[in-house]
Amino acid sequence: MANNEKNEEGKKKSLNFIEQIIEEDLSKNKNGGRIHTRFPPEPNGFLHIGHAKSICLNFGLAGKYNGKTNLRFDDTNPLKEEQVYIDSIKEDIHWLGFDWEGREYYASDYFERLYEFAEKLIKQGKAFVCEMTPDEIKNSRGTPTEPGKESPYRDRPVEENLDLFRRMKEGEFPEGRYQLRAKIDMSSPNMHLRDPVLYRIRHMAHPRTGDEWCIYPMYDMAHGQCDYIEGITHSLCTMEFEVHRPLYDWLLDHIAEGDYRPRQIEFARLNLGYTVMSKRKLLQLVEDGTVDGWDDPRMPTISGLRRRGYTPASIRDFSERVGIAKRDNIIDMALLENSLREDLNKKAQRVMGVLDPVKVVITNYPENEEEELDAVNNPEDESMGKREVPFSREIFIERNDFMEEPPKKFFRLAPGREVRLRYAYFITCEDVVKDASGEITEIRCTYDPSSRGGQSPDGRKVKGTLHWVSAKHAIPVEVRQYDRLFMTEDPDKVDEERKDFRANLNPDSLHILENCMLEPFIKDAKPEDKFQFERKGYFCVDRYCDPHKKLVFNRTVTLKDTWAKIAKQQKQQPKKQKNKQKNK
RNA sequence: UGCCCGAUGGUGUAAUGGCAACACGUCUGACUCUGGAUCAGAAGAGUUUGGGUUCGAGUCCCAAUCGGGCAGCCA
Repeated sequence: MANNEKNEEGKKKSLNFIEQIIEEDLSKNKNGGRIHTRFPPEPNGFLHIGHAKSICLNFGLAGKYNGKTNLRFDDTNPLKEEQVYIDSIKEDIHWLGFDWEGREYYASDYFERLYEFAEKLIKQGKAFVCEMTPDEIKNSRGTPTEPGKESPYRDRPVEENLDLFRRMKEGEFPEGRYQLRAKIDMSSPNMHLRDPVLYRIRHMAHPRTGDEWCIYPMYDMAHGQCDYIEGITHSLCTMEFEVHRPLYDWLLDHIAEGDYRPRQIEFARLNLGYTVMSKRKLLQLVEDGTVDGWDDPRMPTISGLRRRGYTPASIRDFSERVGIAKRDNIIDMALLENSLREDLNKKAQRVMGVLDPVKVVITNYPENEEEELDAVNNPEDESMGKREVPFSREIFIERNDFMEEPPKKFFRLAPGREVRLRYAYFITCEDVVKDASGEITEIRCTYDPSSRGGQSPDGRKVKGTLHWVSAKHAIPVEVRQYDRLFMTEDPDKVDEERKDFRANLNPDSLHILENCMLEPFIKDAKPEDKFQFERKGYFCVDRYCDPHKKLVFNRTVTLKDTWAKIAKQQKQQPKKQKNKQKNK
């Protein structure tokens, strides 16, 4: 045992670049050896899988290095921020399995301190009150290749700046009349150093501070300073903030006292194939009704994944597997699904459910008889026990589990062929009944009574095993089958033909099946309960479904389907043969 | 003809100057009362390109190319 543990430790996983920085800082006893991270969402939308990566990173690092993680809402722009988002963000983080241990902070908690910091900058001659219009500022900023021009108000005396800034705070001026700007370098090649705006006037009630303030700090003025106030040591953000880092450091160098400094480190945001990740675009889909809200099961939001049936453990595992680096990436959905299946396979209760039912009559089974058969709840976990499944003369099987003219390698039911009904009997197809349009309405079979439980005493084998539901006992439910939201791997990639990312939407991302039949075991299912429908996939009871009415299931993910792959290949085969013949 | 960041199998991540590794995906095969799971195996990159330093470079240096970011009183 001890050896094994040693070996496990010996296989130490390599560190990602942030862990390397942290361990280096630790070895130098920087900031007294403290590790303190933060997760800083702006409450202007729901969290998505990309945020999940960041949450797992920040909380994970703190866990690993015996540190702490704060939750901090970056609520400096009352124009876009709302309480509903704050509530959803907190719920999502908890659901994911992380806890900020009461350290729930808001940038708005620090408005007073931030104001003092701003005055400090003014007194040092490092900030000035500017009265250019937005257009004037824009025009004087220059371009990435040309330097900007200095504001005519740049050399306003300190006392005047202080007076004006105080009066801005007192609400003496209309929006846009004045703004506080840092005095850095209008010819800097870094646009963010060209006298960036630090404070703007906004006569607008804030969700938390109400009418107390009418000036609000900009992101750069707030973020690093909040990190500093909270004692954050490693401030992790995505790559687009890299160019802000010189400003982050500049502000702190003029504001902070002592040796302690938070350090900003950037990493690449996560991108998933066949979906979009920007909050703006997700909001658009919500607002134009493309999806059924932020938590639509097709959305890459945490609440969407939750409603779809994803587990917190699977998302955490995924976040671990995608790794941390600085390069752009588009991660294959298959990786997410792999984490999911791995988790669900171990945990999910198995159940039999027929999604597209066709009736099978077992002609030699007594008319009014029925019986209970033993079924395993989860072959991966014996402790989950067994259940009884009712069997009778008429059952449903999956329509596509039968073919009148079966192609090669089709192991399921066909005329004259014998298959196993899972946990029940061997049956042999004797006849097929069709309606006027040629659709199969009934399959007539005989069963072998000696094969009860699923094995024949003579030891003969069958190639296929089908799931089934006793017609008389079946519980009808609705099943919503989801597919990828977009048809292209990178929906953001648009051209003249597809000007908007929504042109890449998948028109068949939702397919509703109204008439699915489940075994009676399902009758006590509650919202968010998860099941494996054997041979079909993982399904969960919709979060908002009323279990006293018809149950609604969301298909979380299919099982890996080898037959689907074979069938696809066979579909392509005939073409090849035709071509060959042509060539001859 | 600005500044910053990046470039390693199909995808993602490692290799920290010394045999390019792991995961997902793909393909075989075994096993199987889920065409699932599991197990065994295989294919697949010589690290964007060109120079340089070095006994030795994916790793260090220079240049080019390509991709991304930066010109909100958004974050």
